[in-house]
Amino acid sequence: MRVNQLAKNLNITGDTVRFYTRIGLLSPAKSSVNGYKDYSDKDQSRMQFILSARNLGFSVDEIKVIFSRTDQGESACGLVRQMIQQKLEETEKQFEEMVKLRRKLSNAVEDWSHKPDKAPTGNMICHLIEGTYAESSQLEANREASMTPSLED
Amino acid sequence: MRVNQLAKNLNITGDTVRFYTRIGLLSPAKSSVNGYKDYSDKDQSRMQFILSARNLGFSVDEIKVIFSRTDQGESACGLVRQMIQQKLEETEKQFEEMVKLRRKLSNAVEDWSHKPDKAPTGNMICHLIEGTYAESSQLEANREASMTPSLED
DNA sequence: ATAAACCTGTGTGTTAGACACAGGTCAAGG
DNA sequence: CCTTGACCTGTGTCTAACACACAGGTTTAT
Repeated sequence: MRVNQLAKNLNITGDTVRFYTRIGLLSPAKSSVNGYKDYSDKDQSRMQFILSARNLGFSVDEIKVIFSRTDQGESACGLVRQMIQQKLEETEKQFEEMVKLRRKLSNAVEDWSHKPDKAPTGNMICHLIEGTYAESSQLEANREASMTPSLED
Repeated sequence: MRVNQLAKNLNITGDTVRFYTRIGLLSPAKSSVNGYKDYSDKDQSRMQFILSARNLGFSVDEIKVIFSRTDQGESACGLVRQMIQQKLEETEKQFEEMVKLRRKLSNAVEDWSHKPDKAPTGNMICHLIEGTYAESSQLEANREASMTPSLED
């Protein structure tokens, strides 16, 4: 079957199939008649596997590692169990980051509701944003204590 | 001051400063003696603003828009208030996605704990992953009802 | 003068595809 | 047989926000 047929079967775009072919995760035969790529049912299974793995947050490189095992007939299940455990931890961290960002944003909205607009000056672009904290920096270290409550975190 | 001095002042890398210079958000003078870029205090303020904005989740393109106003002496505060409101909504959506992913992952870990490892076959790479759901697809639509509880969502 | 240490700008790599595009292929119509 | 148009193909380039590599210039110490 050709690229767009496979794509349609799995409800994805031809570009996606081409991408995974380009990076070597799919290796279709080349039609001798017109040089078009000819995908087998196994290719479709592989593509389906890729989609499932991506859906769980696995990266392409991680999928490559999995294939490097299974393509030699070895089971990848042990490896996959390890990987997903690690992925769960990463996700937990990112989750915390999201929570922080969300709080930062709503704090800013709240805080700004009491402040007026201002025109920019030489070294002040928009006091609303500048009033928020941005990473520990030399500047911060040297800044005198402000009356404005910090939005950090 | 030169690139690395500015970087040190703000506790970032020289590469970061070079990046923002390259895309035109910073426009240092060129030293006539050696051609090195010469950053002013205003450049440092701009860089600090960029850091604060990035810290709130603003993209470089959004920062460009803000600068395009303030560089003409107009206040960007109104614009910024709008933008942050929108950003808060986007963050909310991403947050939901994180929650979903987290649940998917822990469901998988839980589910897999009852399943054995298996060697790959022609169209089965790792049954653990394949047992999870991956986007509504033609395949899914055609799949017979399984005894395995779906991990979707 | 010369060697070492440090600095600079620029080119390239990174994710996971999306988009553009020149050219090939195919069925219908003349 | 030829042509028109629709559809398809592979490949090159773009994305965000930097990080890294590297050849070559500069500064400092000897």
